[in-house]
Amino acid sequence: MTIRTPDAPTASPLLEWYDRHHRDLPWRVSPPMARRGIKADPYHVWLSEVMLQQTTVQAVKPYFANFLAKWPTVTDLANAPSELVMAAWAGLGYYARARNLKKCAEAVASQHDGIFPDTEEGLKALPGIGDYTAAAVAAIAFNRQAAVMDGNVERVISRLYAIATPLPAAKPLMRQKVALLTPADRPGDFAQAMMDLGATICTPKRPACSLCPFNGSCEALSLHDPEQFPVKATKKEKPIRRGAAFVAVTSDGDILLRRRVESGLLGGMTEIPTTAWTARQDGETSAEAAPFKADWESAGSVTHVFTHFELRLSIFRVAIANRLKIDDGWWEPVTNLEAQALPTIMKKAIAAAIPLAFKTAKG
DNA sequence: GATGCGTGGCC
DNA sequence: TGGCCAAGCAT
Repeated sequence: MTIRTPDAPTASPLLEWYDRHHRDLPWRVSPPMARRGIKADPYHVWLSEVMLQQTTVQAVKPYFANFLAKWPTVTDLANAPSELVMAAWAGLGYYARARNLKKCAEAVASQHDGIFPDTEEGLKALPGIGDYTAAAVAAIAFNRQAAVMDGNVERVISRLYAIATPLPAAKPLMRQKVALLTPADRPGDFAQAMMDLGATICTPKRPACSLCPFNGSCEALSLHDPEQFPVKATKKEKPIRRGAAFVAVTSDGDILLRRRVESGLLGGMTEIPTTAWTARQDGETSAEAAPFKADWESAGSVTHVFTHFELRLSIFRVAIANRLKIDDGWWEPVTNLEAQALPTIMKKAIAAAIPLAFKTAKG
């Protein structure tokens, strides 16, 4: 068996790989486009980066197109009603992103004349923009030599340097390595190349090292086990919470909806009335907690896995003749549910009680 | 530094 | 099939 000593990595082989193998993405100015003089639009870069936080490219594509069609500029987004923005974001998850997206657009429109700041520091001062997004927008939209580090880059760097310290403790060291590797020329392409490499070659399982532009300079490969990097801290067990949700429908085809409080889980989104979601399994999950007295019947249950707990929701249903006066909520035509800011768990719950409520109901 | 915060696809 | 993972941020 040959033991190779890796050479120190440099940006050049990666940029050459990117020129040949970059992905074409709706929000991306690829090297051929750049050669034709096309410049990245900071609004497009920012919007895509926020949508891509912890979210796959495939999931983002239709949302990105829909947002640009509805709101072509950051000022349009700033002037849009929040309810429409939340409804357009529904299904994409992590709804604090949508709330901060709106706040950020308003700040850019009112405090920066509709022009995004062109420095990491200026960008990071805006709502919903942290270390990663500030560096990504600065590098991709403004050609700043910023060290961009996301999950892909963490994986690539941890393997290049065989970093044995577990994440997240290893982040400062990794950031140093990225900063030293980031070129003054084409920093935006370098960042996008690192992410493309992580997404297509330096994958979590079964990386395609034979195709990698760094395969002469990767310490993890020289150790014959790239998959063991990055090392991660062990994660906690996911608890189970239970609750009940209530679908009330009138003979006119109206359903009772509510708006959730602005902060916390599914903050600001629309829901059907539910109990609190707790670890308990007793009366809290029964029809006793319904929004009004009626002959509630069971409509089965749905399970939904959130980031930090699993929810088992018992569904109850009732048909009533006329709308009741409800303090906290409103009656919405079932035919208009697609236009509501309903998170996926709520669509599942409604679909359990009204199977034809959504054309593409899941669960 | 640890925790809360969605969803869908993959093997 | 269920655990893992995806271009993280705020507190």
